[in-house]
Amino acid sequence: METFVELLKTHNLKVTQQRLEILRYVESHLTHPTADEIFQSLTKKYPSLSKTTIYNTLETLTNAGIIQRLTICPTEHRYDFNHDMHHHFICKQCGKIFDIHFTCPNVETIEKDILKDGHRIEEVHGYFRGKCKDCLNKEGVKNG
Amino acid sequence: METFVELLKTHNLKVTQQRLEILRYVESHLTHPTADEIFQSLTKKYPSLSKTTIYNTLETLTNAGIIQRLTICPTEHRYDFNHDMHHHFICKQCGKIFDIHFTCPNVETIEKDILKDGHRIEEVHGYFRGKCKDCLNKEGVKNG
DNA sequence: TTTTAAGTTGTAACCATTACAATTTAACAA
DNA sequence: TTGTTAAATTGTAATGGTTACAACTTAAAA
Ligand SMILES: [Mn+2]
Ligand SMILES: [Mn+2]
Ligand SMILES: [Zn+2]
Ligand SMILES: [Zn+2]
Repeated sequence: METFVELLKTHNLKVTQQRLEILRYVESHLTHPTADEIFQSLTKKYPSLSKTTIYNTLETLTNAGIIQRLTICPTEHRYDFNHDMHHHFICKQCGKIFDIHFTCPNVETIEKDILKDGHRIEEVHGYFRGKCKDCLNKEGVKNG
Repeated sequence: METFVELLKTHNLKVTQQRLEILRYVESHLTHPTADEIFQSLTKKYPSLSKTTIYNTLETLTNAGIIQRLTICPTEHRYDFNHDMHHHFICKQCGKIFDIHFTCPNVETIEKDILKDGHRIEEVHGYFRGKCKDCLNKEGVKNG
């Protein structure tokens, strides 16, 4: 049985074509896509697919912990099939998001600090903003 | 001369009553307020103040590096007079944001990693999501 | 005091997201 | 296989934070 079918069943979610397609898309596109990007791509193959379904499904998958919602862009949500703790780099110019393959060894220390305050941590997010390699290179060409 | 007057002049920004009021508000409210919260408060004393001015001013102050924009809430921007690098804890239930007084000693290590990739870092953001002390207590009362 | 570039204001538009009601369907049981 | 039903999907309308824009006002330099 397809992995995603099992994955949905494991989480007591009904298996639908729409959910499978969205899962496949998010898993195979490591660009942290937006709901609209997913929609624009899938609507070609599945013209009846509704954007509301994209939103509903992303919400459902996020709540199930299957995917991760990134709230780090100013105007839109982005989604990540990789829900392990990892950091991101966002380019202020082109908006692209890169994974930072670095596991912060201080998370535990910070978490202890926060727990001392009495709060309960459920998610850890870290990101950096700046100008990406590609944009810096393009600029370099422009400016000599 | 008032500190904020000097601050604006230092950044070659015209000194206006609106900017001073917004600066005073953000400096004295450590709650990471939204544009609307600032507007709702100031409009009482200054009924002619426009919400557009709030947005314009927050943008200007952010670009000048005087305040910090937090892009960590799903539906709105929040602003922080403290633009030093520090982490935040956001309660999923009540939405309150707490400062985490912890300077991550690994930022430099990560930055070196990112620089190796060719990107240029300009901002560092870290935050945690979960349930805050107050909400946990309220829940505790409810559930016995 | 005069000048003007910059800031402020109110209104309209934008756009990602959500609400809602009608329709369809996955999953279960007979 | 068929019938049942709760859940999912769909299209449309509404929401709400934010931005665009043009007229008006003003801080600050000459
Ligand atoms: Mn990622
Ligand atoms: Mn803060
Ligand atoms: Zn870039
Ligand atoms: Zn709370």
